[in-house]
Amino acid sequence: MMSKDNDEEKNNKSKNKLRKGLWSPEEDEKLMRYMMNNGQGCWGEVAKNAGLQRCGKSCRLRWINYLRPDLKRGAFSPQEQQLIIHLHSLLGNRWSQIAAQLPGRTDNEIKNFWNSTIKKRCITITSSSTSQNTSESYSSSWLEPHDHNSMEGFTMMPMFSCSSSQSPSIIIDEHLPMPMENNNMHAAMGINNNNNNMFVPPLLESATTSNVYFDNKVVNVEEDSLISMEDWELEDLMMIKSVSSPFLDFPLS
DNA sequence: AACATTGACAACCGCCGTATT
DNA sequence: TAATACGGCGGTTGTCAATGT
Repeated sequence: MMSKDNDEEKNNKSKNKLRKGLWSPEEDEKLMRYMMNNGQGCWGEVAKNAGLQRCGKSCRLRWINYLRPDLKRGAFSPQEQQLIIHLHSLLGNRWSQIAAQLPGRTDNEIKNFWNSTIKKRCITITSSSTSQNTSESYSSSWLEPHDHNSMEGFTMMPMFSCSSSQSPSIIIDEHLPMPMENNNMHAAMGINNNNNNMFVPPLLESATTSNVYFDNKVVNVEEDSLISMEDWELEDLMMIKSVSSPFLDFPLS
């Protein structure tokens, strides 16, 4: 049997308990008003001072992903989609860095878009590619427009070769190393400066190999020809973009 | 009409790096 | 130097509407 005091205590506890789940319009209003009046500060204080029963982290996420006034709304434009695909091929799952190149877009938004749309599209394309040509296997890491055989204006560009051509699905490890010739990034990214065309960097016949995930299988690639993405500066990558992505007909911010 | 499935989006969780004490 | 708090990030899960059966 619970006493009245105990009931009250329980009530208070639940009142003090931080809310979770979807934000109500009232909460949005509170956070928005507070941020407009006070600007960004310690998120723990924001939550408290705005009168929200939310943790600071939750407030931060809500502001960054939804309430921020400079957010762009609506579907990704074809240009944005191409840029996302391109940047992902360079940066992997570094969504915040990708988002930094797309004004008004959030890392969460891009991540969701990638996981729900592009990834599936890539797998579909890869699947149809492999079923048509069993001598080649494609990675999901590159799409290029202007191909008449492509799906929705995209077609796969091979980045890695693989001995297995049985299964269509590909898993890209975030630490997936890119084929490299020492630090020659242009060569590694398949950039041919003579004609701006992409080409497939060949895997060397080397004894030293490293493991790469492909269709849930481990595939060996040559370590000598690899460099960690961590060694790359974004500026370098964006410099590559200007060479390797002639299809981007808009400037990066 | 009812239920199941799918897709898109929102939000949480856990980990990590950094600053502060 | 260790402990703590905080912000940021990527992975994952939850929610809900649209669509299919």
